[in-house]
Amino acid sequence: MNDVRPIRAKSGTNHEGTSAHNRRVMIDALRINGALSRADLARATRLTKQTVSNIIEELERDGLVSSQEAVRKGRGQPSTPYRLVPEGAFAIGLQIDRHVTRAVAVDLVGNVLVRDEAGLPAGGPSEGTKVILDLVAGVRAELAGIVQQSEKRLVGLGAAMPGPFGVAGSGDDPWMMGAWQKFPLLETLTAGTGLDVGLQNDAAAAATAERMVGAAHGLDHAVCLFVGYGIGAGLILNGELYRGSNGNAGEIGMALLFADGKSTPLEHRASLASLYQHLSADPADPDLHARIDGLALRGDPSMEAWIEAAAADLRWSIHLIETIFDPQTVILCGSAPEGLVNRLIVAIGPLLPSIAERRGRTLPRLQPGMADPWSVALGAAAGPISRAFDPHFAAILKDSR
Amino acid sequence: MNDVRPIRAKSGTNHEGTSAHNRRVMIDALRINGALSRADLARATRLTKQTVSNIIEELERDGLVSSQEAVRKGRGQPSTPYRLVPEGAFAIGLQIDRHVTRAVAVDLVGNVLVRDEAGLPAGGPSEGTKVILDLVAGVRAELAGIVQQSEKRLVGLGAAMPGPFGVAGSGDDPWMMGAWQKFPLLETLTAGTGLDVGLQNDAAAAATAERMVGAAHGLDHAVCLFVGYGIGAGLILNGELYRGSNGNAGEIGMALLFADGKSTPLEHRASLASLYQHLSADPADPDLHARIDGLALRGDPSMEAWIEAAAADLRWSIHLIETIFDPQTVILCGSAPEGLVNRLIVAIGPLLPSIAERRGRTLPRLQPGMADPWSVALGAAAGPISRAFDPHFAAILKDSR
DNA sequence: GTAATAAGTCAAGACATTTGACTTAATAAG
DNA sequence: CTTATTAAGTCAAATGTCTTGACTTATTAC
Repeated sequence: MNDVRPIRAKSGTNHEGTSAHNRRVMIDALRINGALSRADLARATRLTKQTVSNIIEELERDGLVSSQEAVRKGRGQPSTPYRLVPEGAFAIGLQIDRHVTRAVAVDLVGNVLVRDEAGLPAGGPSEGTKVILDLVAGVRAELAGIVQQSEKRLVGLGAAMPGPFGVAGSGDDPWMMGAWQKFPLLETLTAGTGLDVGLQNDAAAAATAERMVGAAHGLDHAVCLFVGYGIGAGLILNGELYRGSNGNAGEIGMALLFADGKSTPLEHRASLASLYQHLSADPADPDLHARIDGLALRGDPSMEAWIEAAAADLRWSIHLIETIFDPQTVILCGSAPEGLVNRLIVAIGPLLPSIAERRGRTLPRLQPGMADPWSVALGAAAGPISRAFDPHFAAILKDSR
Repeated sequence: MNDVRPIRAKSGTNHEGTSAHNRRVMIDALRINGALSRADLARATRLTKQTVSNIIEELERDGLVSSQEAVRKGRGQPSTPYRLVPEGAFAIGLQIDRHVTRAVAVDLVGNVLVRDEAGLPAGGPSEGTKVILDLVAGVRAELAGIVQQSEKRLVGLGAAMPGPFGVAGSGDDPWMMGAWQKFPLLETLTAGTGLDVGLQNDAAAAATAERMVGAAHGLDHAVCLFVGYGIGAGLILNGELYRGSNGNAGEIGMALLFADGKSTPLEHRASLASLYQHLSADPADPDLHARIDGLALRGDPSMEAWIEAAAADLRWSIHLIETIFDPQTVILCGSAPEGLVNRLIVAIGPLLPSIAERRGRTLPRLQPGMADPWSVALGAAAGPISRAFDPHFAAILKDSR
C-alpha cells in the first residue's frame, strides 16, 4: 500500500538529446583535429552532409565556429574548413590551495586570458571566501575589459582544491584542509558569483587541463599523476574524467604503504609537503617555489636524497596505475617547479615492467605534463567548458541540465 | 597534398540511436526494479506516457516483456505492471581456464539453464578449441531442447579467460596461459559457432555476473576483487564494465609488491595458484576444490598460514581499490570454494582506514559475492546480454552495431 | 575543352518523441 | 448511492531532427 520506495532508472532521451550530442561531437572533432570542412566532419561523425551543414550553420550563428579560407586539395569543389572560435566561450577557474588561491579566465580552446592570485588568510574559509570572491570578481572584470560580451559567454566557474571530500574524521588532519572540507563552498561560490559552479580535486583538475591542451589531448584513457602539496591521480577513462561514487576517485595520497614494519600514506613520502618537511622549509614562504627549483637544478644533496626516495615511490605508483587502469599513457604533472619535475622524471626511469609493455605501442608509457603553478586553475576552468561542450553520455539524457 | 592522416572523432547519433537508448533504458529499469507499469516507467525515465506505451508495445511484440495482472493501488485506474520475459533472449557463456572449460546457457534475467564442463587437454589451443567448440555445441543443442526458438533469441557467445591479453613477452610465463594468448581465439570461436563473440578476462566476467544477478545489481560504481587461479579486479565504473585501452584494466595479479627486499607479483601471494603451491597440490586434480573447501572448514594449520598471509595482502588490496576508485562497495568473489572465501572474508577484517569511511554509508565496504565455480561462465554469458540490452554510451552512436 | 570528382545546397520525406484532449476505471467523500 | 477526484492509458495531430536523392558549384585530370 505505502510503497514509496523510489524507482531507479536511467533517463531516456529525445530529439534534443540527439541534437545536443551531435553539436558536441562537432566541437570535439574540431578541437581534436583542428580545422575541418563540413564534408570531413560528415565522414568523421558518420552524419550526413546535410546534417553537418545545419549544425555548423547553427554553431557559426552562435559564434562557436568560423570558416577559414577555402582550400583546394585536388579535383572537386574546394572545401571550406571551420575552426573553433576561441572567444566563443569562457570559464573562470579557481584553485584553492593551502596558502594561496589562484583564478584564471580561460577561453573555449584553453587559452589563459587573465590570471591573478592572492594569499589565503589563516582564518579559514569564512575569511578565505571573501578573498576568493574578490579575486574571482577581479578576474571577471578584467576579462570583461579584454573581451566584450564576455559575461554572456561565461559558461561557469570551476573550483579545484585538495581532496578528499566528505570523508569521516578528516577534519583535523593538518595535511588536509579540514575546515574547508566542512564549509559549504559550492553554495557560497554560487551565491557569490551567480555562476554555475563545479568542484573537483586538484589532481582531477590537472588531468582536465592535460586533456584540453596538454599531453592527454584527444586521448580516451590516460592517468595524470599529480605531484603537488599532496599527491593524486586524475583519471581520464573512456574519454571522460572519472569521479568515483563520491568525487574522490584518484585520491591516492591516502594510500597506505607498508615498509619497515610501519604504514605511511603515500602523501607523506612523495609530495611537496613531504619535501618541505624533509628540507624543514616553510610552505607559506612565497620564494619557496624558486628556491626548490634552484636546489633541484643544482643537484643539492639533501634534495637528491628526497628525489631518490620519492622517485622510487612514484615508479611503483606508475607501475600500479598501469596495472590497474591499462591507460594509453601516464602523465606526470604537478604544481612542483619544472626543474624538480624534470629531475623526478629522470630519477623515476627506468619504469618497472608491466602490462603497458605491448607490441606496437606508439605513446610513451610516461610523459611529462604541465609543471606550472597555474595548471590546476586552468584545469578547474576546463571543467565547465568540458561539461558544456564535450560529448558525454550524461549530456544526451533528459535530466542533464 | 597527400594528407591522409585520419580524422578522429566520436560518432554522431540519430533517431535510431535515441530509440535504441530508450528501449535499453526500459529494459534496465525493469531489470533493476522488477515489474513496473507504463506510468511508472514514464516517470522514472522522464519520457512521456505515450512514448513509453509505444516502446513497451514494441518490446512486448518482440517477446522481451510481458504484462502481469493489473494492480489496484488507490484511486485511479489500476496499473498494469510489465516484467522482463526471461525467455526473451539467451547467451552462451564460456570459461576457459587452465585445466578445464565450462559453458553455460543463460537467459535474459541471468538464469543458468544449461551447464556443462570438459577437461582441457594439455595440447594447447589447437587441441583445446576442438573440445571447446564441442562443449558449446552441446550446450546450445541442450538449450534448443529446453526452449523452442532459442537459436533465434541467442544474442551471442561471451568467452572469459585469464588475462592479460596481448602483453609483450607474456608467452612463456607458466602462470599465464601463454599459448592461448597468441592464439586467434575470437576468430576461431566466431567461425566455429557463427555467433557474435566477445572476450574478457575472468575478473571482468565475475564483475559482469555480480552486476546482473549479484551484489553489484543496480550499482554504478563497484569493484569485484576476484580470487581465482590468479587474482584480478572487475571494474564497474559509471554503470559499465571498464576495460581500459587494451582490455586489461583490473589485471592486478601482476602488480608488484615489495617486501623483504624483493618484489613479488600479487598473484604469487594471494591466489589459488599460490595456495596450490603452498599446499604442494596438483592444480589438475579434479577433487582439489572439495579438498580445499574441507581444509578451510576444518581450520587446517597449513591452510590457516596461507589464509593469514593472503588476507593481509587482500586487506591492503581492498584499501587500495577504495582509495583509487571510490566505489560504492567492494565485492569479494572468486572461483575458490565457498568455505575458503568465507574464511578469507573473516580473516580480512577489520578493513584498513580509507576514504570509504563516510558519514551515511548504506552499503557495506566489503561484501561477499558469488563463490561458485560457474560464476565466471555466467558472467561471460552476461557480457553479450549486457551489450545487447543495457544502456550505454556506445549503443547510442551510429557506429555501434 | 570535356569528363570526372568532390563540396555543398535544396526540398521533400521519414521517424521518434511530444502535446493536449479524451477514455477508462478505480477510490474517496458527502 | 451518487458524484467528484485521481490516476492509467490511448488517440491523433504537431514538432523537431536527421535522411534521402537530386541538383549546383568549383576545381583538376586527361
